[in-house]
Amino acid sequence: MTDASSAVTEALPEAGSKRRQIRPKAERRQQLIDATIRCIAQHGLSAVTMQMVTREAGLSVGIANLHFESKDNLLKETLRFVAEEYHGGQIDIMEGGDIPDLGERLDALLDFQLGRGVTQRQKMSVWFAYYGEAGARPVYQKIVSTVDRLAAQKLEALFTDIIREGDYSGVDARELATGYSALIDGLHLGLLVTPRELSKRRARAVARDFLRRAFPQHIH
Amino acid sequence: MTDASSAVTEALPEAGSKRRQIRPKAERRQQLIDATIRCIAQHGLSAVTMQMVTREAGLSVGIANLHFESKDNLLKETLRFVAEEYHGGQIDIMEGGDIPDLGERLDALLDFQLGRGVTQRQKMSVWFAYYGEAGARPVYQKIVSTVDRLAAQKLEALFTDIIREGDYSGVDARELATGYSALIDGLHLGLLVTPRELSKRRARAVARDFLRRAFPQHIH
DNA sequence: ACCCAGAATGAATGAATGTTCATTCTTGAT
DNA sequence: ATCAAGAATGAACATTCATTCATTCTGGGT
Repeated sequence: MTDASSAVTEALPEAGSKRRQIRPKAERRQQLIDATIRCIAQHGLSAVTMQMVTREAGLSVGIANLHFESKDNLLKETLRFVAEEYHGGQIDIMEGGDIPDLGERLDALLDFQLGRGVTQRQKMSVWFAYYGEAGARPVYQKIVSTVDRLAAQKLEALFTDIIREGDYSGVDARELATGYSALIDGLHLGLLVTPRELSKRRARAVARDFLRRAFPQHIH
Repeated sequence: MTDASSAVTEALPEAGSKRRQIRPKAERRQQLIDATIRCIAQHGLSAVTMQMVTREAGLSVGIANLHFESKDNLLKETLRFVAEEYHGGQIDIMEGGDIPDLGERLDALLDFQLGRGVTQRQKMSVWFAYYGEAGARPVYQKIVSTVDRLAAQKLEALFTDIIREGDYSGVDARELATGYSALIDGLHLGLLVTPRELSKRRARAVARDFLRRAFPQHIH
């Protein structure tokens, strides 16, 4: 939803100030999660250390184990945050009380999925760093599965509505939703790994093309 | 192309035998790379240690630094192997002297990309483990980019031929190739992270659907 | 002005890991 | 049978990292 780093008034640490600040638990947690995201994006999940994260956050090492009980837990909570932020944003759009027109709602979804907020290297790096470990870590799999399933259901529902409205025949909402989700994931991957070959502009064109082919009356 | 583990006669280590074996350099390298793949799949890239890999290979710790100069290098070479294996297989099919019929060639490609060989958890885990680190490690990005670009060109060429043969209009080969590649990547991701939600059967149906919508005369 | 609950610190600790290298062993050539 | 080249070993070393906890500090309540 809202950008994580804007949640706190504090802003950048005032250069000279070494004065110890006491802040509520929730705020410190978020501060550490934000720092973790930046560290993962810059150094890779396997190179992240507690010292690195706490220094990035401008705090001492001990504090990480005070608010999260362990490094493992900090990483887990960071994944949960990123996953919920992404899927939450999608779901808000798809439920879409704001946007009555279904075609426009589709457009808004695409804008969100391939727009500035989500396709920052930071966010995508974190996303795929965890995917990479998911094969070996059931905890990660579970976190992602949970939010994923909900988003998939909403997308299928939206597609179902569109199919009914457009009277499209020979189209299966579920299958199409699976394909569209996979396509978006694949495009994110391309943007992350081969940004030279795939521009954001082209990624959007590709996704839009997929939707146009499926729902010609709704996307022009 | 051929499965990596079948390259060597040696087979599984004879249970009791502790006798030291001397083998040519190339063979030991492959043995270590295979072990690395298994370790990454089972424990995740960030948990892999040299001791773990060498034990998995049935060898001593020192040997890894004898044949690869460092852990970093072993991981790099492992990525290169997996990347070339996957893209090499694709390219062989797409160049396709074997299969003159373009529709059948497309089918063969899809079979390869979503067939038993590639969609093993082992291979997919490794694949995405590296993608996850790619954001922070230019070396990985370069390895993947290189093989990726070649495969993308071949795919675009194949699509161009199909478009010409089928006289399809309003279709851009390049854009379609980007979309198809992204779709396949996304499906692999789904198979890895949410195998409960996405079966191999359904993944194939989704990919086939994409192709059918684009080239109705070639895929039925 | 004083106090104290608990937030924050960071030096210390112990466990784990990558790398080295002196030594042992194997093999093919002589 | 002998030997040298070099493949293989694994104990030892230095480093790095997560975690702990005795201590310090802060700010709201009285």
